[in-house]
Amino acid sequence: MATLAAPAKTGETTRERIAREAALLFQRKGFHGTGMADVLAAAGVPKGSLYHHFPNGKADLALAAADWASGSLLGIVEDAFASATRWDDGVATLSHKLAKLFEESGRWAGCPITSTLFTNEEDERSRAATAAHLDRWTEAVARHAARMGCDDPAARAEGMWMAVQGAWTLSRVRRTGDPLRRVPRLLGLAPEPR
Amino acid sequence: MATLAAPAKTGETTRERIAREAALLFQRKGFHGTGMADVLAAAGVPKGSLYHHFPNGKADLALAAADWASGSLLGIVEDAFASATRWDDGVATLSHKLAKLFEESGRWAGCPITSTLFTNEEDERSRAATAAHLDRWTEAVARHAARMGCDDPAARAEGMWMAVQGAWTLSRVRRTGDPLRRVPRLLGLAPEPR
DNA sequence: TCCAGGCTGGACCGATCGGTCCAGGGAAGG
DNA sequence: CCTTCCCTGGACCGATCGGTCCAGCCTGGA
Repeated sequence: MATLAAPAKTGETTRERIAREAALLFQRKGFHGTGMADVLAAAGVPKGSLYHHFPNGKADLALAAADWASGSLLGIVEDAFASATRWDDGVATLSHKLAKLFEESGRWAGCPITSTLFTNEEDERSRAATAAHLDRWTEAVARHAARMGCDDPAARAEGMWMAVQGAWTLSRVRRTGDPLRRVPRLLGLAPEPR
Repeated sequence: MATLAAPAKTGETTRERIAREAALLFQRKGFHGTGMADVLAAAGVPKGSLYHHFPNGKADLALAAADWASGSLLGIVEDAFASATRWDDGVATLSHKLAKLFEESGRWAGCPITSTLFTNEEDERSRAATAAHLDRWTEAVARHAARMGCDDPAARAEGMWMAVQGAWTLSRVRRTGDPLRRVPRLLGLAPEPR
């Protein structure tokens, strides 16, 4: 292969690069707000290449982008909770981490998968994918909650994500990461990691 | 005037009807996902008419639609809190009301103004409008919180909206109003209105 | 009665949308 | 060295996008 624009930079395939760039664009501008031309330009790839890797076009691309973004977020979650020994610490660490990322990325990017898949109106396929990703995150957090001896870890995890989703929305509206940092307080937890 | 398609039904002006229909469409399909043709069809109005009332086209329309939706939601909020004598009751009543509305409207419609204005990427005008609407709702709720003797009513109101926004998102993902009904529990309040 | 102007109806426009198609480049395998 | 095939590059397409323009209707005021 070997094209221009850093394809084999880290062994990253063209397909991965397209998915990643698409994910970042969808997150910023939404699904309908992002044109294929935007993705092409960001990934530095011609049309034929994109449609080779994603034969069903934009719909495929949305799912792949959501996959990428979901995995990325899952990594952040695991990072935050891995070193935590108490539930409060895990939630606080994650909240602050998300707030920081939000601010570093221009204080506009929302939840990666709701941004990507939700503007895609009543398409059941992408809605189901969204639910699956959210379940994965919830399970991951619930596992940590259980490890730390929380009662009803599933409910804890679900509640945390509800708060995070709300905070993400408010953070975008206010253009500040503060609502995300207020997640622990909303849940009645210690606001800072110990 | 007098056109077809229920213009003077309730003394409603053409402009109002367009704004309302646009609001409902934006809420369901997002800003970029809704075409002017959709709005035209829903409102039963020709192009010339729409552009007479909204000279700046879609951008104007988004702001007007958000106004309409914001006022509508504010009415729901006032309704829910008007008869409440305790904070818990107000929040529970509102949560259940929103859950019911969500389910009745096809379990898809999210927050009316974030749906409308957020897909509109980094446009500062609409972001500011979103913030203003949210402030209005927060103030209204804070007023009730103060009336009921809550400490720090502003923080209470802000927290409630954070939870509601998160619940709205989760309700859409799961296609059930349950997350909205779980808002009081998330906030550590009585889950049912007394 | 007639005039003026707000509003409607719809033809029309260029730009951009997502998507198709195929010629050819280039590495891998024989 | 030659064949094979995956992938690239980009020309091209019809549909749809948001938006413009203007003729004419209808109403309220003089």
